[in-house]
Amino acid sequence: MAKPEPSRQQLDRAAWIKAALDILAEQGLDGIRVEVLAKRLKVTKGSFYWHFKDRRDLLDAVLETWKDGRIRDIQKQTRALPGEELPRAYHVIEVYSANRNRKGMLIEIAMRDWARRDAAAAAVVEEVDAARLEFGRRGFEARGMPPLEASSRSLLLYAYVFGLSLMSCGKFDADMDEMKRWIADRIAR
Amino acid sequence: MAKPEPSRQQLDRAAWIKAALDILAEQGLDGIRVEVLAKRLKVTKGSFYWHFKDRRDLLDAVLETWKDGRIRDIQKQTRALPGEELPRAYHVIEVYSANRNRKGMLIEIAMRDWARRDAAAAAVVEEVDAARLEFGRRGFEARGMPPLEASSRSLLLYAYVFGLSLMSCGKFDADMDEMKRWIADRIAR
DNA sequence: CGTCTTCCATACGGTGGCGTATGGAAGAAT
DNA sequence: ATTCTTCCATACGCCACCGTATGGAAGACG
Repeated sequence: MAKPEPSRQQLDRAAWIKAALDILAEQGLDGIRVEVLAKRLKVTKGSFYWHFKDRRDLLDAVLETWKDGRIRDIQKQTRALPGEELPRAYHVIEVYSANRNRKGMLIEIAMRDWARRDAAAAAVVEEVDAARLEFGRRGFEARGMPPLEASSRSLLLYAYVFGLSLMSCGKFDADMDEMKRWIADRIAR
Repeated sequence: MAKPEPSRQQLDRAAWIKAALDILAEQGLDGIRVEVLAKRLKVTKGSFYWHFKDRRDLLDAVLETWKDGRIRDIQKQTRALPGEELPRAYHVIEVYSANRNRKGMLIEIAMRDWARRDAAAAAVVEEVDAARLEFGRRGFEARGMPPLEASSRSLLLYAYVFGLSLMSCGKFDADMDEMKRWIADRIAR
Protein backbone atom coordinates (compact mmCIF):
# COMPACT_ATOMS: atom_id res chain seq x y z
CA MET A 1 0.00 0.00 0.00
CA ALA A 2 2.92 2.25 0.61
CA LYS A 3 5.24 1.93 -2.36
CA PRO A 4 3.87 1.53 -5.83
CA GLU A 5 6.36 -1.23 -6.68
CA PRO A 6 7.29 -2.87 -3.39
CA SER A 7 7.34 -6.47 -4.46
CA ARG A 8 10.76 -7.22 -5.89
CA GLN A 9 13.73 -5.00 -6.47
CA GLN A 10 13.46 -4.21 -10.13
CA LEU A 11 15.62 -1.77 -11.94
CA ASP A 12 14.21 1.26 -13.63
CA ARG A 13 15.78 3.98 -15.71
CA ALA A 14 16.51 6.02 -12.58
CA ALA A 15 18.78 3.31 -11.19
CA TRP A 16 20.83 3.22 -14.37
CA ILE A 17 21.03 7.01 -14.48
CA LYS A 18 22.20 7.17 -10.89
CA ALA A 19 24.89 4.59 -11.56
CA ALA A 20 25.94 6.52 -14.64
CA LEU A 21 26.28 9.71 -12.60
CA ASP A 22 28.43 7.85 -10.09
CA ILE A 23 30.75 6.66 -12.83
CA LEU A 24 30.73 10.11 -14.37
CA ALA A 25 32.07 11.54 -11.12
CA GLU A 26 34.67 8.82 -10.76
CA GLN A 27 35.94 8.38 -14.28
CA GLY A 28 34.37 10.91 -16.58
CA LEU A 29 32.22 10.41 -19.63
CA ASP A 30 34.27 7.65 -21.18
CA GLY A 31 33.79 5.60 -18.05
CA ILE A 32 30.09 5.26 -18.72
CA ARG A 33 30.03 1.86 -20.42
CA VAL A 34 26.92 -0.22 -20.66
CA GLU A 35 28.50 -3.49 -19.59
CA VAL A 36 30.41 -1.85 -16.77
CA LEU A 37 27.23 -0.33 -15.37
CA ALA A 38 25.49 -3.67 -15.71
CA LYS A 39 28.20 -5.40 -13.72
CA ARG A 40 27.99 -2.71 -11.04
CA LEU A 41 24.21 -3.12 -10.84
CA LYS A 42 24.61 -6.89 -10.80
CA VAL A 43 22.52 -7.48 -13.88
CA THR A 44 23.30 -8.04 -17.53
CA LYS A 45 22.95 -5.64 -20.37
CA GLY A 46 19.77 -7.39 -21.34
CA SER A 47 18.23 -5.23 -18.67
CA PHE A 48 19.88 -2.10 -19.99
CA TYR A 49 18.60 -2.50 -23.52
CA TRP A 50 15.15 -3.05 -22.14
CA HIS A 51 15.08 0.33 -20.41
CA PHE A 52 17.18 2.24 -22.95
CA LYS A 53 17.36 2.27 -26.68
CA ASP A 54 21.13 2.50 -26.69
CA ARG A 55 24.01 4.13 -24.86
CA ARG A 56 23.17 7.52 -26.28
CA ASP A 57 19.69 7.25 -24.82
CA LEU A 58 21.21 6.84 -21.37
CA LEU A 59 23.58 9.76 -21.87
CA ASP A 60 20.71 12.04 -22.86
CA ALA A 61 18.78 10.94 -19.77
CA VAL A 62 21.83 11.69 -17.63
CA LEU A 63 22.01 15.18 -19.10
CA GLU A 64 18.36 15.89 -18.42
CA THR A 65 18.53 14.51 -14.90
CA TRP A 66 21.56 16.61 -14.06
CA LYS A 67 20.09 19.73 -15.58
CA ASP A 68 16.81 19.39 -13.70
CA GLY A 69 18.64 18.86 -10.44
CA ARG A 70 20.82 21.93 -10.88
CA ILE A 71 17.90 24.15 -11.82
CA ARG A 72 15.95 22.85 -8.85
CA ASP A 73 18.89 23.62 -6.58
CA ILE A 74 18.92 27.21 -7.72
CA GLN A 75 15.20 27.62 -7.14
CA LYS A 76 15.53 26.00 -3.74
CA GLN A 77 18.25 28.43 -2.76
CA THR A 78 16.19 31.35 -3.98
CA ARG A 79 13.38 30.33 -1.67
CA ALA A 80 15.65 29.43 1.23
CA LEU A 81 17.03 32.84 2.06
CA PRO A 82 14.78 35.49 0.56
CA GLY A 83 16.20 38.93 0.91
CA GLU A 84 19.42 37.70 2.51
CA GLU A 85 21.56 38.22 -0.55
CA LEU A 86 24.94 38.66 1.11
CA PRO A 87 24.81 35.51 3.26
CA ARG A 88 23.56 33.69 0.20
CA ALA A 89 26.62 34.66 -1.80
CA TYR A 90 28.87 33.43 0.98
CA HIS A 91 26.84 30.25 1.15
CA VAL A 92 27.37 29.56 -2.54
CA ILE A 93 31.10 30.02 -2.20
CA GLU A 94 31.17 27.87 0.90
CA VAL A 95 29.18 25.03 -0.62
CA TYR A 96 30.99 24.85 -3.91
CA SER A 97 34.54 25.40 -2.77
CA ALA A 98 34.52 23.06 0.18
CA ASN A 99 35.48 19.44 0.10
CA ARG A 100 32.04 18.29 0.93
CA ASN A 101 29.93 18.27 -2.18
CA ARG A 102 33.04 16.74 -3.69
CA LYS A 103 31.09 14.40 -5.90
CA GLY A 104 28.98 17.27 -7.15
CA MET A 105 32.06 19.20 -8.17
CA LEU A 106 33.55 16.17 -9.89
CA ILE A 107 30.39 15.90 -11.94
CA GLU A 108 30.60 19.59 -12.74
CA ILE A 109 34.04 19.11 -14.20
CA ALA A 110 33.10 15.96 -16.07
CA MET A 111 30.05 17.72 -17.45
CA ARG A 112 32.14 20.54 -18.85
CA ASP A 113 34.67 18.17 -20.31
CA TRP A 114 31.77 16.36 -21.90
CA ALA A 115 30.37 19.62 -23.25
CA ARG A 116 33.53 20.13 -25.27
CA ARG A 117 32.75 17.11 -27.41
CA ASP A 118 28.98 16.92 -27.39
CA ALA A 119 26.50 19.52 -28.56
CA ALA A 120 23.70 18.27 -26.30
CA ALA A 121 25.93 18.43 -23.24
CA ALA A 122 27.14 21.86 -24.24
CA ALA A 123 23.57 23.10 -24.45
CA VAL A 124 22.74 21.72 -21.01
CA VAL A 125 25.82 23.22 -19.40
CA GLU A 126 25.15 26.54 -21.02
CA GLU A 127 21.62 26.51 -19.71
CA VAL A 128 22.71 25.71 -16.17
CA ASP A 129 25.47 28.29 -16.24
CA ALA A 130 23.11 30.94 -17.52
CA ALA A 131 20.64 30.19 -14.75
CA ARG A 132 23.33 30.39 -12.09
CA LEU A 133 24.82 33.57 -13.44
CA GLU A 134 21.38 35.12 -13.58
CA PHE A 135 20.70 33.99 -10.03
CA GLY A 136 23.91 35.58 -8.83
CA ARG A 137 23.35 38.72 -10.83
CA ARG A 138 19.93 39.25 -9.26
CA GLY A 139 21.42 38.82 -5.81
CA PHE A 140 23.99 41.52 -6.37
CA GLU A 141 21.51 43.84 -8.01
CA ALA A 142 19.20 43.43 -5.05
CA ARG A 143 21.99 44.93 -2.98
CA GLY A 144 21.89 48.05 -5.12
CA MET A 145 24.76 47.40 -7.52
CA PRO A 146 24.60 48.64 -11.10
CA PRO A 147 23.94 45.97 -13.75
CA LEU A 148 27.47 45.71 -15.09
CA GLU A 149 28.97 45.32 -11.64
CA ALA A 150 26.35 42.79 -10.62
CA SER A 151 26.93 40.70 -13.73
CA SER A 152 30.67 40.92 -13.30
CA ARG A 153 30.60 39.85 -9.68
CA SER A 154 28.33 36.97 -10.54
CA LEU A 155 30.64 35.80 -13.30
CA LEU A 156 33.66 36.19 -11.05
CA LEU A 157 31.95 34.20 -8.32
CA TYR A 158 31.14 31.16 -10.44
CA ALA A 159 34.34 31.21 -12.46
CA TYR A 160 36.35 31.31 -9.24
CA VAL A 161 34.36 28.53 -7.66
CA PHE A 162 34.70 26.20 -10.63
CA GLY A 163 38.30 27.12 -11.23
CA LEU A 164 39.17 26.38 -7.64
CA SER A 165 37.64 22.95 -7.96
CA LEU A 166 40.08 21.93 -10.66
CA MET A 167 43.21 23.42 -9.17
CA SER A 168 44.82 20.75 -7.06
CA CYS A 169 45.63 23.34 -4.45
CA GLY A 170 46.29 20.69 -1.87
CA LYS A 171 49.40 22.04 -0.27
CA PHE A 172 49.80 25.45 -1.84
CA ASP A 173 49.39 27.23 1.39
CA ALA A 174 48.49 26.31 4.92
CA ASP A 175 46.40 29.44 5.24
CA MET A 176 43.91 28.26 2.65
CA ASP A 177 40.93 28.97 4.86
CA GLU A 178 41.98 32.53 5.48
CA MET A 179 42.67 32.98 1.77
CA LYS A 180 39.24 31.68 0.89
CA ARG A 181 37.68 34.12 3.30
CA TRP A 182 39.66 37.02 1.87
CA ILE A 183 38.56 36.02 -1.63
CA ALA A 184 34.93 35.62 -0.63
CA ASP A 185 34.99 39.13 0.74
CA ARG A 186 36.63 40.44 -2.38
CA ILE A 187 33.94 38.89 -4.56
CA ALA A 188 30.88 39.60 -2.46
CA ARG A 189 31.58 42.77 -0.51
CA MET B 1 74.83 21.24 -42.29
CA ALA B 2 71.84 22.93 -40.78
CA LYS B 3 69.59 20.26 -39.38
CA PRO B 4 71.00 17.20 -37.76
CA GLU B 5 68.53 14.86 -39.51
CA PRO B 6 67.53 16.59 -42.72
CA SER B 7 67.54 13.62 -45.06
CA ARG B 8 64.13 12.01 -44.88
CA GLN B 9 61.11 12.76 -42.77
CA GLN B 10 61.42 10.31 -39.96
CA LEU B 11 59.28 10.35 -36.92
CA ASP B 12 60.71 10.77 -33.49
CA ARG B 13 59.14 10.75 -30.06
CA ALA B 14 58.47 14.48 -30.30
CA ALA B 15 56.18 13.99 -33.29
CA TRP B 16 54.10 11.43 -31.45
CA ILE B 17 53.94 13.63 -28.36
CA LYS B 18 52.81 16.60 -30.38
CA ALA B 19 50.08 14.54 -32.04
CA ALA B 20 49.03 13.27 -28.63
CA LEU B 21 48.74 16.82 -27.33
CA ASP B 22 46.59 17.73 -30.32
CA ILE B 23 44.23 14.86 -29.59
CA LEU B 24 44.28 15.71 -25.91
CA ALA B 25 42.98 19.18 -26.74
CA GLU B 26 40.35 17.84 -29.12
CA GLN B 27 39.04 14.79 -27.31
CA GLY B 28 40.64 14.49 -23.91
CA LEU B 29 42.77 11.73 -22.48
CA ASP B 30 40.68 8.85 -23.75
CA GLY B 31 41.15 10.12 -27.27
CA ILE B 32 44.85 9.30 -27.17
CA ARG B 33 44.85 5.91 -28.86
CA VAL B 34 47.94 4.41 -30.42
CA GLU B 35 46.32 3.33 -33.65
CA VAL B 36 44.46 6.61 -34.02
CA LEU B 37 47.66 8.59 -33.66
CA ALA B 38 49.35 6.28 -36.13
CA LYS B 39 46.65 6.88 -38.70
CA ARG B 40 46.90 10.62 -38.17
CA LEU B 41 50.68 10.51 -38.63
CA LYS B 42 50.24 8.28 -41.66
CA VAL B 43 52.30 5.45 -40.29
CA THR B 44 51.48 2.20 -38.56
CA LYS B 45 51.85 1.36 -34.95
CA GLY B 46 55.01 -0.51 -35.78
CA SER B 47 56.59 2.92 -35.64
CA PHE B 48 54.97 3.74 -32.32
CA TYR B 49 56.22 0.66 -30.55
CA TRP B 50 59.67 1.39 -31.83
CA HIS B 51 59.77 4.80 -30.15
CA PHE B 52 57.69 3.94 -27.10
CA LYS B 53 57.49 0.98 -24.81
CA ASP B 54 53.71 1.17 -24.62
CA ARG B 55 50.86 3.64 -24.39
CA ARG B 56 51.74 4.54 -20.83
CA ASP B 57 55.21 5.50 -21.96
CA LEU B 58 53.71 8.03 -24.35
CA LEU B 59 51.38 9.42 -21.70
CA ASP B 60 54.27 9.98 -19.32
CA ALA B 61 56.19 11.75 -22.05
CA VAL B 62 53.17 13.95 -22.72
CA LEU B 63 53.03 14.88 -19.06
CA GLU B 64 56.69 15.80 -18.94
CA THR B 65 56.54 17.78 -22.15
CA TRP B 66 53.53 19.77 -20.98
CA LYS B 67 55.04 20.43 -17.56
CA ASP B 68 58.31 21.67 -19.01
CA GLY B 69 56.50 23.95 -21.40
CA ARG B 70 54.36 25.52 -18.68
CA ILE B 71 57.30 26.06 -16.36
CA ARG B 72 59.26 27.61 -19.20
CA ASP B 73 56.36 29.91 -19.95
CA ILE B 74 56.37 31.19 -16.41
CA GLN B 75 60.09 31.84 -16.46
CA LYS B 76 59.79 33.58 -19.80
CA GLN B 77 57.10 35.87 -18.45
CA THR B 78 59.18 36.63 -15.40
CA ARG B 79 62.00 37.82 -17.62
CA ALA B 80 59.76 39.61 -20.10
CA LEU B 81 58.40 42.36 -17.90
CA PRO B 82 60.70 42.74 -14.92
CA GLY B 83 59.30 45.14 -12.39
CA GLU B 84 56.07 45.71 -14.31
CA GLU B 85 53.92 43.60 -12.04
CA LEU B 86 50.56 45.23 -12.67
CA PRO B 87 50.67 45.03 -16.49
CA ARG B 88 51.89 41.47 -16.08
CA ALA B 89 48.82 40.51 -14.08
CA TYR B 90 46.57 42.00 -16.72
CA HIS B 91 48.56 40.18 -19.35
CA VAL B 92 47.99 36.85 -17.65
CA ILE B 93 44.27 37.44 -17.49
CA GLU B 94 44.19 38.60 -21.08
CA VAL B 95 46.13 35.65 -22.43
CA TYR B 96 44.28 32.94 -20.54
CA SER B 97 40.75 34.25 -20.79
CA ALA B 98 40.76 35.20 -24.45
CA ASN B 99 39.73 32.94 -27.27
CA ARG B 100 43.20 32.86 -28.71
CA ASN B 101 45.25 30.35 -26.86
CA ARG B 102 42.14 28.24 -27.12
CA LYS B 103 44.05 25.04 -27.65
CA GLY B 104 46.16 25.77 -24.61
CA MET B 105 43.09 26.17 -22.45
CA LEU B 106 41.57 22.98 -23.79
CA ILE B 107 44.71 21.13 -22.80
CA GLU B 108 44.54 22.74 -19.37
CA ILE B 109 41.08 21.32 -18.84
CA ALA B 110 41.97 17.92 -20.21
CA MET B 111 45.04 17.85 -18.01
CA ARG B 112 42.96 18.49 -14.89
CA ASP B 113 40.40 15.91 -15.87
CA TRP B 114 43.28 13.50 -16.38
CA ALA B 115 44.70 14.39 -12.97
CA ARG B 116 41.52 13.13 -11.33
CA ARG B 117 42.25 9.59 -12.43
CA ASP B 118 46.03 9.44 -12.62
CA ALA B 119 48.53 10.06 -9.86
CA ALA B 120 51.33 11.05 -12.23
CA ALA B 121 49.12 13.60 -13.94
CA ALA B 122 47.95 14.92 -10.59
CA ALA B 123 51.53 15.45 -9.51
CA VAL B 124 52.38 17.34 -12.69
CA VAL B 125 49.31 19.57 -12.46
CA GLU B 126 50.01 20.29 -8.84
CA GLU B 127 53.57 21.27 -9.68
CA VAL B 128 52.48 23.60 -12.45
CA ASP B 129 49.76 25.16 -10.34
CA ALA B 130 52.15 25.72 -7.46
CA ALA B 131 54.61 27.44 -9.78
CA ARG B 132 51.95 29.71 -11.21
CA LEU B 133 50.51 30.59 -7.84
CA GLU B 134 53.96 31.38 -6.55
CA PHE B 135 54.66 33.50 -9.61
CA GLY B 136 51.48 35.47 -9.06
CA ARG B 137 52.07 35.80 -5.37
CA ARG B 138 55.51 37.30 -5.91
CA GLY B 139 54.04 39.78 -8.34
CA PHE B 140 51.50 41.03 -5.85
CA GLU B 141 54.00 41.09 -3.03
CA ALA B 142 56.33 43.18 -5.17
CA ARG B 143 53.59 45.77 -5.21
CA GLY B 144 53.70 45.98 -1.46
CA MET B 145 50.83 43.74 -0.46
CA PRO B 146 50.97 41.63 2.69
CA PRO B 147 51.57 37.89 2.17
CA LEU B 148 48.02 36.73 2.80
CA GLU B 149 46.53 39.24 0.40
CA ALA B 150 49.14 38.47 -2.24
CA SER B 151 48.50 34.74 -2.00
CA SER B 152 44.76 35.26 -2.07
CA ARG B 153 44.83 37.48 -5.12
CA SER B 154 47.06 35.01 -6.90
CA LEU B 155 44.72 32.16 -6.13
CA LEU B 156 41.72 34.20 -7.17
CA LEU B 157 43.42 35.14 -10.43
CA TYR B 158 44.18 31.61 -11.54
CA ALA B 159 40.97 30.08 -10.25
CA TYR B 160 38.99 32.71 -12.11
CA VAL B 161 40.95 32.26 -15.30
CA PHE B 162 40.55 28.48 -15.34
CA GLY B 163 36.97 28.62 -14.23
CA LEU B 164 36.11 31.01 -16.99
CA SER B 165 37.60 28.64 -19.52
CA LEU B 166 35.12 25.92 -18.65
CA MET B 167 32.03 28.05 -18.41
CA SER B 168 30.34 28.15 -21.75
CA CYS B 169 29.62 31.82 -21.32
CA GLY B 170 28.88 32.22 -24.97
CA LYS B 171 25.80 34.35 -24.83
CA PHE B 172 25.47 35.20 -21.17
CA ASP B 173 25.95 38.85 -21.77
CA ALA B 174 26.88 41.06 -24.66
CA ASP B 175 29.02 43.19 -22.38
CA MET B 176 31.46 40.38 -21.75
CA ASP B 177 34.47 42.52 -22.55
CA GLU B 178 33.47 45.19 -20.07
CA MET B 179 32.76 42.56 -17.46
CA LYS B 180 36.16 41.00 -17.98
CA ARG B 181 37.76 44.39 -17.54
CA TRP B 182 35.82 45.03 -14.35
CA ILE B 183 36.88 41.65 -13.02
CA ALA B 184 40.50 42.15 -13.98
CA ASP B 185 40.51 45.38 -12.03
CA ARG B 186 38.87 43.70 -9.07
CA ILE B 187 41.52 41.00 -9.01
CA ALA B 188 44.62 43.05 -9.73
CA ARG B 189 43.93 46.54 -8.38
C1' DC C 1 79.75 -4.89 -52.11
C1' DG C 2 78.09 -6.94 -48.08
C1' DT C 3 76.71 -6.20 -43.29
C1' DC C 4 74.57 -3.58 -39.52
C1' DT C 5 71.53 -0.49 -37.60
C1' DT C 6 67.47 2.23 -37.78
C1' DC C 7 62.91 2.67 -38.61
C1' DC C 8 58.55 1.14 -40.18
C1' DA C 9 54.90 -2.38 -42.39
C1' DT C 10 52.30 -6.50 -41.90
C1' DA C 11 50.05 -9.98 -39.55
C1' DC C 12 48.29 -12.06 -35.48
C1' DG C 13 45.98 -13.11 -30.96
C1' DG C 14 43.55 -11.14 -27.28
C1' DT C 15 40.31 -8.02 -24.79
C1' DG C 16 36.54 -5.01 -24.02
C1' DG C 17 32.66 -2.87 -25.43
C1' DC C 18 28.19 -2.15 -28.50
C1' DG C 19 23.93 -3.71 -30.18
C1' DT C 20 20.70 -7.69 -31.47
C1' DA C 21 18.18 -11.90 -31.11
C1' DT C 22 16.00 -15.01 -28.52
C1' DG C 23 14.51 -17.55 -24.59
C1' DG C 24 12.82 -17.75 -19.95
C1' DA C 25 11.00 -16.56 -15.26
C1' DA C 26 7.53 -14.40 -12.56
C1' DG C 27 3.84 -11.62 -11.53
C1' DA C 28 -0.70 -9.61 -13.59
C1' DA C 29 -4.88 -10.23 -16.03
C1' DT C 30 -8.85 -12.85 -17.51
C1' DA D 1 -5.04 -22.34 -14.94
C1' DT D 2 -3.78 -20.28 -19.09
C1' DT D 3 -2.26 -16.39 -21.46
C1' DC D 4 0.05 -11.85 -21.47
C1' DT D 5 3.23 -8.56 -20.14
C1' DT D 6 7.33 -7.17 -17.92
C1' DC D 7 11.94 -7.68 -17.08
C1' DC D 8 16.27 -9.92 -17.39
C1' DA D 9 19.84 -13.84 -18.95
C1' DT D 10 22.41 -15.90 -22.58
C1' DA D 11 24.63 -16.09 -26.75
C1' DC D 12 26.21 -14.09 -30.89
C1' DG D 13 28.58 -11.02 -34.48
C1' DC D 14 31.04 -6.95 -34.96
C1' DC D 15 34.55 -3.43 -34.30
C1' DA D 16 38.21 -0.69 -32.08
C1' DC D 17 42.14 -1.01 -29.81
C1' DC D 18 46.45 -3.03 -27.37
C1' DG D 19 50.73 -5.29 -27.60
C1' DT D 20 53.91 -8.73 -29.96
C1' DA D 21 56.41 -11.04 -33.56
C1' DT D 22 58.60 -10.82 -37.61
C1' DG D 23 60.09 -9.23 -41.98
C1' DG D 24 61.85 -5.68 -44.96
C1' DA D 25 63.62 -1.19 -46.88
C1' DA D 26 67.17 2.17 -46.75
C1' DG D 27 70.91 4.56 -45.34
C1' DA D 28 75.54 4.10 -42.52
C1' DC D 29 79.78 1.89 -42.47
C1' DG D 30 83.49 -1.19 -43.04
